[in-house]
Amino acid sequence: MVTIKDIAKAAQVSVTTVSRALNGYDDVNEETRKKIKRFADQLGYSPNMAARSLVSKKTKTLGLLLSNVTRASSKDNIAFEVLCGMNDRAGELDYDLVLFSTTPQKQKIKSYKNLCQERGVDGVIIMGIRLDDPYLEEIVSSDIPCVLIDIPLQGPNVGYVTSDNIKGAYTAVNHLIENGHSRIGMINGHAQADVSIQRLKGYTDALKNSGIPFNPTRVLDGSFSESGGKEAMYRLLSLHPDTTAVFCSSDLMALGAVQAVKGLGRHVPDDISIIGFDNIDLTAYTSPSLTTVNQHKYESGYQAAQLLVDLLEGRNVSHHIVLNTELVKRESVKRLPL
Amino acid sequence: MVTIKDIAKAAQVSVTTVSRALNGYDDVNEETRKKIKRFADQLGYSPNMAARSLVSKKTKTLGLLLSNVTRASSKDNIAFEVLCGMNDRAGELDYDLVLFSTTPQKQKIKSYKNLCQERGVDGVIIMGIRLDDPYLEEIVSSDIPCVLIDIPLQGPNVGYVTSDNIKGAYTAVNHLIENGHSRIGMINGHAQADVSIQRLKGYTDALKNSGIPFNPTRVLDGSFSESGGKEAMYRLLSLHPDTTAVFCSSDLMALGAVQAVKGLGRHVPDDISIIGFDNIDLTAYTSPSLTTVNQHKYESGYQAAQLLVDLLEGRNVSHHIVLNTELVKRESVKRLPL
DNA sequence: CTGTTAGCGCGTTCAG
DNA sequence: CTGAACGCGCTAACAG
Repeated sequence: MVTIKDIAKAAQVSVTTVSRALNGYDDVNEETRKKIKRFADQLGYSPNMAARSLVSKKTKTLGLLLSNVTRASSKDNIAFEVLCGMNDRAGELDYDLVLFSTTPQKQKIKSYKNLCQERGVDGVIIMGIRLDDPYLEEIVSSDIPCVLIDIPLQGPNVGYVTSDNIKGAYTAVNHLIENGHSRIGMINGHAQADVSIQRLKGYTDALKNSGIPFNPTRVLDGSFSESGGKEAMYRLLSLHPDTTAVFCSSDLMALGAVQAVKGLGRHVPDDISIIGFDNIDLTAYTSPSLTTVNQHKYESGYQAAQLLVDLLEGRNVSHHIVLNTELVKRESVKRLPL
Repeated sequence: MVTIKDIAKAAQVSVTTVSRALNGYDDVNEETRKKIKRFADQLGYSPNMAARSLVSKKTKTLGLLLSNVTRASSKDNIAFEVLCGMNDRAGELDYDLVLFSTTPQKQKIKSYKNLCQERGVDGVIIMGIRLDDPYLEEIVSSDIPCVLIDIPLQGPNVGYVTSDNIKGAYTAVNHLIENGHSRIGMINGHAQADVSIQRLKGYTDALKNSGIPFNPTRVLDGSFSESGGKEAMYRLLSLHPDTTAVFCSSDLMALGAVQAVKGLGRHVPDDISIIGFDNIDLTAYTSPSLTTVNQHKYESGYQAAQLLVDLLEGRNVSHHIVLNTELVKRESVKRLPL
């Protein structure tokens, strides 16, 4: 390994001069800088981040804490798209991303703060965490800059990126209403997800706006999974056989719901209209293809990385970013005949 | 930040003792160790990796270099599944993963070796890189331990993980032959992918084994993309209108091929049988659902992480791992009537 | 414009 | 069993 010391020796200057020359300080003769740079190249020098961060207290790395990077989450590759966005922006801003692999077991041993400190990340992006996760309170109270995805927390060092879930859900449900539906069920995720809370509000708002009474028993949780959605749909239809349309809080659950309908020998959208949320790639390929609400997954990762770096570098920006959603009309919704 | 110095002060011992106590050396009194550990916990101590790796030359981090973590690669979320496997295994082995975001532009500036040295990763996993990538030769000549995915290179510090592509392709093509097909086309990826070379061999082997002459003009490249597959299919069918079945080197290309068939007003599998490779999630949901060759994506990531750590820790293991593949029969292949 | 000195937090000799 | 001293590679005062 070649160090600045080696360069100093070769260039016949002190290590300090080398350091300053390479870091673009202006109090160094252009001649010597040239010389030093030449030697650095020649020797194949690359700075040692460990040493640098030991003194500068900065590592130029962002931690990524996602609780659901597991085998299970592959179909819904939302996390991946978000990751791509983050990775791209982080790269552009000259930061690297380190993945924290945390399991619930490990969480018990190691505190969030310890995790970050050990790895010496400058800040953290957190995704896929539940509202009741024990880490959450540590995060806000800690002084480590942090950006949350889909969890609305703010603080001097905390920001978040999310989609406009209320409006998205509202638009979706309203689309059903406009198509003549009024007995509309909802399959939500679970109580410990902010998006579930938001999307439920969009659902009730849309009903209210059209004068349709809100019946809580028409709303079931499907825990964001395909099988959960399927099961919820069975329950929903046995509880409310008059249901003509269902809004699902995720595409995966919507897919499960479609399966349930098929399992009952009925048909989407002829018998039941279904609308999802997320616009995952799958939805365009299923039959019927799924009407859904598009979320800008890549963009949210991109913005999260940007926001975190803004926080890190002390820029005065808004600590919360809300991304638009759009209704994507496909085949799973049908106008109800009068 | 609390350091061993603080603990030393609190526990009334020297930093050396603290260091040894915390690192499990046996030449320290159990009493004092207890005391030191208590103080460490109490003060919320966490070791500083930068300082530690500065002296130990180890970072307990694995670099991950993937050239296609971009917006485009989301449908085929193979990379993501592999990533999950790596992340899981790395976590179990107490290593962290850092993502190198490399763009072709950056590659020109920074050499592979520099990239790794700067980040001070102990080793690297490389995926999605082309055979003609300039980094490749640097990698083998470098002394940084490295595991490649789907590129068969070996060396004292280099290993690889791949699937049994020849057998996979052979099985697929043989399946077509067993279903009465003999005029079988192939849509391959591109010349700079080892899997393309392997899968082509599986294709020709299968033909040869059944006494079917190999016609190179029946093999076209689709560059592993959906649109590329579509285009290749159009060309293939205009070049060889007698084609009754096509083996595709990736599911994405197969999906594109299906679209091309539909675009010609024809039908899969009635008019043309199609078989893919990878078994991506999409394939189960399309209509017709796609017959394909399953690859163990998660497993390959898992094994790659394991192999790299084995390399790192000097274990004497085989430097190449070949994973099985299996034919997954679905709806896109039909027996040819006599 | 440049060099000397000090110290970041930790592991590791070598003496007690 | 424990401590003092050194150095990893680098940046940051402080002097010249």
